[in-house]
Amino acid sequence: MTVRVRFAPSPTGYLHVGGARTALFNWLYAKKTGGTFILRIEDTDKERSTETHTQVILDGMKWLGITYDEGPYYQGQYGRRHRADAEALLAQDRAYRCFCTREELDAQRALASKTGSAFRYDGRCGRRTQEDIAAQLAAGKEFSLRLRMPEGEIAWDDAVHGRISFQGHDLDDFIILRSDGTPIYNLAVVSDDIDMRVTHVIRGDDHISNTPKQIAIYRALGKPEPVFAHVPMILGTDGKKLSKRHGATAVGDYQHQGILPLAMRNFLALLGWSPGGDREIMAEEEMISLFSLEGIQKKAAVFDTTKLEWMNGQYLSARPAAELLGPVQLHLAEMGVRTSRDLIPVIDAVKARSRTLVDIASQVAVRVDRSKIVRDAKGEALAQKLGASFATNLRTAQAALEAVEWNPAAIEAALKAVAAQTGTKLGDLMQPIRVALTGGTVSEPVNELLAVTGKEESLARIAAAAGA
RNA sequence: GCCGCUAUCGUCUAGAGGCCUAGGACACAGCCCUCUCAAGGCUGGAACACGGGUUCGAAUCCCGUUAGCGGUACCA
Repeated sequence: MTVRVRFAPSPTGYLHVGGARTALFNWLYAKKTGGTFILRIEDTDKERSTETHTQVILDGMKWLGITYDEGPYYQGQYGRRHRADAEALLAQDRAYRCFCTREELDAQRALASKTGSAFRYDGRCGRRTQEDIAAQLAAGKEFSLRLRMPEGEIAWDDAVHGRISFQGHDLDDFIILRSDGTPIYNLAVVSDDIDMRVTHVIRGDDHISNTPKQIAIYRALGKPEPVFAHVPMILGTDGKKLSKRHGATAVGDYQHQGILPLAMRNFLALLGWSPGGDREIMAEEEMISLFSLEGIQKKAAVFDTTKLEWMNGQYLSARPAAELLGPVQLHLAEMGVRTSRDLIPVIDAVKARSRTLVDIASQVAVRVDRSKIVRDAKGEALAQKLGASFATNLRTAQAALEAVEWNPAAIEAALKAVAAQTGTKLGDLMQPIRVALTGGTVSEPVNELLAVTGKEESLARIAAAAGA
């Protein structure tokens, strides 16, 4: 049997990191098993679903490199099949017409909460006689369809949790088809998963309590159930479900913050899954070959942005500058930096000490655009501390640099020589140059900084700082 | 309330009865390297929620308690 999995987001919001990870696990499993990964947009909630959100989800998946083999299917287009399935259930008396109005239901619910007991629909409409039903119909009363929930145990062997068991009598006869003929989520999902021949349902933990209901539908329909794998939730740093107030939760936010898709994907894979042992930074092929449902954690995981940024820094250092050029240019454009210079060497000089593309862009900006130099607190403090020697040392350096061949090795030799000759501490010579060129006290080695900035520009910046 | 799920350093996790005086990573502290900052190397502090069993032996199995989370809609 070939594996068929699906990711089924509803386009009622952005692509959340939790959703992205669910998609990733499905994708990984499909790749691992040579199966098919289906994308299905669950847009049955017409009120809240938008095309914009659909597009954002598609873009997010594309950015992360999570490709699908089938779809996107739009659930809203299968209303006829959903209804047919519900009516088949009605015909076999596995479902029945419920004539209760919302008001009646609300009243029952209110009563239940007053007495402190759990509300479960009491199944009163399931006990109506044929005559009664005919009379209701003749009176033109609206009805929804409810599934007859069987008594007894409903259990399954969850691929991540092991055996999970519910009792039929704890569940009620839930609605599968609204009075307007549209399906309720649990019916639509089962109907679609059967139709699309889905073999493994890999989804969030929050669906565990839907699963027995869905299994009841599979059984009523006489269809075999797929394998279920419920992956744990992703939490914020306070241990609560990840939400807006924790800051960035949409994958688009991280793209904007300068996170690399490969780093994001690697990080997400490790949230709730472990290949065992000490593997952390993994190439795609490795991730796929190591992936297994059994390796998925049962416990919810906290989303730790700091570690994401560390990992991003690792990826930034490892990727060739040419690959970073495009995204860096995007960020530069946002910062209003335009330059005709070849940025590859600049990016190379700077990427090792960056954690995000935004970091790289701002460092590049200072190196190519003099107007971006703003002396920061530490740069200012250094100038204060050195007093007159700040300018003196700069002039010394400038003089030594005038005649030097402009490459890192020659520059370094010249600077070290002049420091030795004049008895200046190397740091007292180098740091003012750094401040002159970047405004701050942090950068790549000064010789490389000078090389990458260019002779003419470097000397101009030094002169300006020495004169100031 | 009821139903379900979960429980190893602050965080992500390794661990599938003896290999564990519990390993790695992020973060933190210190040292080394060094023109600064990263990176890298070394070192350090830091966890098996609690209580009962089972067993010669339990982080690992069972039961209970506690806590957290999820669900409890004619939402998905």
